[in-house]
Parts: sequence; structure tokens; C-alpha cells
Amino acid sequence: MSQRRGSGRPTIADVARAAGVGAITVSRAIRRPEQVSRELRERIDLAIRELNYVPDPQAQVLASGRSNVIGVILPSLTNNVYADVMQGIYDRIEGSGFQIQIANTRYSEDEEDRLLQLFAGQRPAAMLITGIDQSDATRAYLAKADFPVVQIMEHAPDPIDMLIGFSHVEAARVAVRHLMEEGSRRIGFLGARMDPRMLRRREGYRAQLREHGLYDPAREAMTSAPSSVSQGRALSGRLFDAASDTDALFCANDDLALGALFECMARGRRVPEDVAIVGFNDLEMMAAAVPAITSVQTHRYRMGKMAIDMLIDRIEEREVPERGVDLGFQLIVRESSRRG
Amino acid sequence: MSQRRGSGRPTIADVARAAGVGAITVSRAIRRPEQVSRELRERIDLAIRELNYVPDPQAQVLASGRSNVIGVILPSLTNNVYADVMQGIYDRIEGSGFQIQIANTRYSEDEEDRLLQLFAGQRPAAMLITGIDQSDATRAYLAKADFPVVQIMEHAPDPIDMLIGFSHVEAARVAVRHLMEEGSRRIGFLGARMDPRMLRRREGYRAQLREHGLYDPAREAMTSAPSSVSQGRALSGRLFDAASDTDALFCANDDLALGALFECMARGRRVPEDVAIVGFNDLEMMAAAVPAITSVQTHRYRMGKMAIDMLIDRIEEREVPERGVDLGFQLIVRESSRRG
DNA sequence: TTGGCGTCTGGTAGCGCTACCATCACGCTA
DNA sequence: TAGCGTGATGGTAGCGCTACCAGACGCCAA
Repeated sequence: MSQRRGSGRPTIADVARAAGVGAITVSRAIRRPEQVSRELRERIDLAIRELNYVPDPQAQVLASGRSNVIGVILPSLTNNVYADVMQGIYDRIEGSGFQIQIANTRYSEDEEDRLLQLFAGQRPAAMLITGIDQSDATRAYLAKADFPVVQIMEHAPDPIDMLIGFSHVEAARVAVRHLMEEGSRRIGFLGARMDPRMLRRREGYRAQLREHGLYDPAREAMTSAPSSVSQGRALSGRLFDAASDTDALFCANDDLALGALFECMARGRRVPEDVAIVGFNDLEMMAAAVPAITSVQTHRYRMGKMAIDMLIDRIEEREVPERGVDLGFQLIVRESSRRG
Repeated sequence: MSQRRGSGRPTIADVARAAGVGAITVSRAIRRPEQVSRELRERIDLAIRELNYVPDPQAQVLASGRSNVIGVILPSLTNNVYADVMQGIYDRIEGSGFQIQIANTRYSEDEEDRLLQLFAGQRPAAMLITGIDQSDATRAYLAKADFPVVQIMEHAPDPIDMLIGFSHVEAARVAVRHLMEEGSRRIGFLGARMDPRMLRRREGYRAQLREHGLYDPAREAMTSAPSSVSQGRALSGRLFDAASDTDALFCANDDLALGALFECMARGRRVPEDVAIVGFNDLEMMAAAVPAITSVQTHRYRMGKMAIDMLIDRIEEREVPERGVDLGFQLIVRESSRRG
């Protein structure tokens, strides 16, 4: 009983003593019950409950060399989009025995590199990262890391390891095509933050219009500031001032779309009669707006959940059927763009 | 070189060998450089850089008995309010050497109890919890825990340990008083989720109206469903149907307020002429709406940041001047309630 | 009977770090 | 000169757990 240091909590040795077995057998009874005879297992379980024993995860990690921490690198914590992803992540982690360690790059590639270094020092069990635009150094590092990696939010042909997302270019094309089908020809673009996903949506917008000879750079209003409803008002206001005959807006984010709707209200432009509006992500409020706003639905929650699913499968050495998953998207048409 | 297990990474022993000193001196040079002579310090620093040595946090925790994990228990991850709090938390943690471990109660007290047990098993360095309505068991446990605890989001006289927040009752009273001053007499209430904070806002609403003999239970529309813009539409619609002469709405959340605004638009009720609207939290979109929506500004980011500040001060055994901090709130008056 | 094999169990030696205590050199006082 | 405090350094023994290997036991085939 020379307990010089110690936390005061029961240890595996206490359980072993109480159950009259060796410490290692307790360890096995916890991790691989099938390797321990039924009788001992029951005695050990009883002792565990009586002592209220909880294994010390730090010691487990140190002894086994296996960590139970999944690192998650997201560009933002406040953006609704990533909040939904996080919800999916945490819902899947719940009860899995793994822990999430979140970090936030604020949309900076340098930060991403730095945070990755930091995580690496902690020997994560797996890593989840956002997007497909990592620096060469990061890609190289992750490619030879000995833990599984999943990239989320975008679909692309060459994942570092695993990938789950959808095509922003395609989603934007579908949205713009819809505006064209409803009769718009002078279609504007609103974008903020201009992160890689945003740029791909703009790419889809441009490609779709170019194919029909309708692209006009004067109808693009963009800012590197974060996306917000106020930015939506400011950008759409700027666009209306510069190209007042614009008859539709493809907004690369829902808050921009909502801001555009308000700006139209403030200027007396009718939606959808004078200006049709389409948003992106289909946040809850889109359906409640007046008029309800058309938007591209994306599967953010599922993306977070499935990403963790794939990582855990790989950590536990199960087959992962598909390394690159395309979750797709769906255009939800509402009044803001319906002219039929 | 009998490296039977090992991670392959350099250890403190490697650094010690390279620098020609004892392992413990390396340990000290890292944690308390002032206790090591300048000469050795320089040799050790050099060896660290050459070997690219990073201390293993797991081993540090195990050996020292001190954890660097701060547990954070929030009721929701997707609610904008807590997203802002989290941003503050992570901004303060950045570079501090501490780690955040988030858990999500989904507004359930049972979950809170369970999660707390789980955290306790990991010997956190500190705990941050939301609100002041913990179960007796949780309160008792935390009160005698050997780590600092901070409660956030509300102000109250009897913190478990430390507390930072504001009075929801007072904030609601100020909002309702403002509506009265602008000439409203038949003031309704919209509430969703009905968590403790929401109930206190309702309490403030009721108290303010009762003082003036204006309280009418028929003007309250509530749901236990999560707050959302759609709920704002549904609840305000229900209220207009039941008490159609309602001339103002105090909405206990901004998304409800935005929904109410949309519902007014859909029904042709003018805001603020027919119905004045006040929200709660002052999310960014409130200022961009048309009309702009009056709301109670709360200091969510600061709350998260300061809470971690206080915890770290206490972990590092610095004086914390005030155990209960009232951050207050501010009514931001905009067109949606201005009739003067 | 012997040998071989599989199943269950335990002892020992770490994982990488730090607490605790011992040691030693040095300078100062009596 | 002895004695002693002080500051710098290092050795040892853990922290709580698991990998590795050895041993015990039962069973079956030869």
C-alpha cells in the first residue's frame, strides 16, 4: 500500500486483486472478453462494478501505442454548414469509445498545415479534414501516415485516402440551369469568403452560362469577407447598381440568398417576378422565408456521420467498400425561382 | 537498441543522450527552463531541434497525474448561440497547451449527468458546463471535484465554483418594457425548446406584463420542438389565429423572430405598424432583415472566451478576481419595434 | 504412455514521462 | 577549518496499462 502518487482511483491491479486473477487477465476481459473463460469473466465484471473501475485512457494509449483520438480539422465552427457536419460527427462518435479533437483553420491553408503538425504529434487514430485543397506538404504527409484519413465536403477522383462529398461544380450548374429553364437570361452570382468550395460553385455557374453564351463578368459580386445575410444585401445591392437588368441571382450560400431577398424587398423588386433567387445548402430558414427560397440541398449531417463511420471501420480493420463516396445534392425548387 | 515496441519517434531519453545530460534535466529544461543552467539549456534545445523531439502528452499526463483536457458540456452544437460560444472557447485555448473535449447533452439533464461521469473518468483539468440547472447529484459531485468548474450562459448568486453569464429574466423584461414604451399593450410571447434559459425569458416577459396588468396567457405560443424560423412562422400563425389583436411579439429567440416577420409578411400584417417584433440574441441577420429586427444582444463569444480564461487562471493557480461575472446584455432597437 | 496442439492464464518488462530524493559542487559564515 | 545552506543535476521508481512470452492444463492421436 505504498501509494506515493496515484490518483486515488482504483486501478486494474485493484480489480485483479479483488477478483483473484492477474492484471493482464482483467485487461483481456475488458478488451477481448471471448479470450477469457466465462467464470473469470464474471468474477472480473463483478469486481469492476464493485470498485467502480474505469480504465485510464491515457495509460491505455501509452501502453498499447494506439490512440483513440480522431482529429477533425474544419475551416469554421460558426458556419451553419460545419455545425451540421459536427453534429453528424458527434452523433456517430457517441458510444464508440473514440474521442474527437476539433481544430479550426479559419479558412487558412497555413493554419491547416500547422494544426496538422500539432495533431500528428499526438498520434491520432485517424484524421478528418475538409476539402481537397491541402498543401503539397500536407498531402504528402497524410499519404504516408499510418492512420486512415478522410476528406469531406467535396467529391474528386484522387482522394488522399478516403473521401466523401459532392460536386460543387455540378450543383452550381444544376442551380443555374434551373434558373435558365424558368426563363432567366441575365443571371448574377453572389459569393463570399471565396474558399475553394465557393470558387468551384462559381466555376459551375460560369460554365453553365458560357455554354449558352450568357456569361457576363459584370454580373458577379464577390467579397473575401465571411458570408452573411448583411453581405448578401451588400453584394446584391452592388450588383443591382452595376447591372440593374439582372433577372436572377445564384447565391453560393443561403445567407447571401436571404440577404438578396431582403435587398429586393428594400428596393421594391419582386421575387421571383423581377428577380429569381437560388441559394446553396438549403438551411432550414429557406423554406420559411416569404417567398420560400429555392436552394441546393446538401447532406452535411450525413457527411459528418459517414466520414466517422468510414474512419472507424478502417481503424478496426474492416473493409470499406468505397473509398470515394459521392453523396450528391438535390435542388429544392420553391417560390423564389418559380415562374411557370 | 532493443526497441521492441515504441513509436519510432524520439523520446526524452534520446534527447538526453544527444545532449549528454540526464533525462530529468531535459524534462526540466522544457517545463521550467529557469531551473536549468544556461549552458545545458542551450545544448538541450539544440538536441531537441535536431531530433525534432515533441513530448508525448499521454506520457506526461500519466507521469504527472495532471491532465490538460478541459471538458466542455453544451446543450447543442448546431444552435448558433453555442457556435459563437465555442468560437470564443477555441480562440482562447489556441496556443495555451490545453485541449478541449466537447460533449453535447441535446438539452437533456440525464445526458448531462451521464457525460459528466464520463468526463470525470478522464480526470479533466477543468470543466465548463452550460446553465445553472444541474441535477443535485451533478452539483454535489462538481462542488467537491478537485478541478475548477465554470458555469456559463446565466447569472445567478450561487455558482458551483465560478460562473459567467447574464440575467435572462432581466433581459426579457427590458425587451418587453421597450415594446410597452413604443405603445404596445397586447404583447405576445413566442418560445421554443423550453429549456431553462427560455423559461426564464418567459418569466421576465410575464413579470413585466403582470406589473402592468397586461399579462394574458392566451398570447403565449410555445413548443418543445427546437427553435427555428419555421417554428417562428408556425407559432406566430397560431398566435394570430387565437388572439388576432396581438400588437407585438417578444420572441425568445432570433429565429423565431425572423419566422414571425415572415408570417406577418405572408398575412399582410405590417411590421412594426400592426405588429412590433423583438428577438433575442441579436444574430447577425437581425440587422439585415427588412425591416431590421430589434433584438437583445448577448455576449456569447466573450462568454466562451472569458470562461476558458477563468479556468486556465485557476488551473495555473492565479487569483480570479470575481467568481461570478455578469456580462449583461443590450437591447438593440431597430425598425421592427420603432413606432415613435 | 508419449508427444503435440490448442486454450486459458499469468509474470515480466516495458510505453515515455515526471515525482521524489540523493548527490555534488560551491560559496559563505562562524 | 568545519559546517551548512543553496542551486544544479541525476538515479530510481513509479504513473496504469498492455505486448510478449512462458507455463499449465486438457485432449487427442500415435
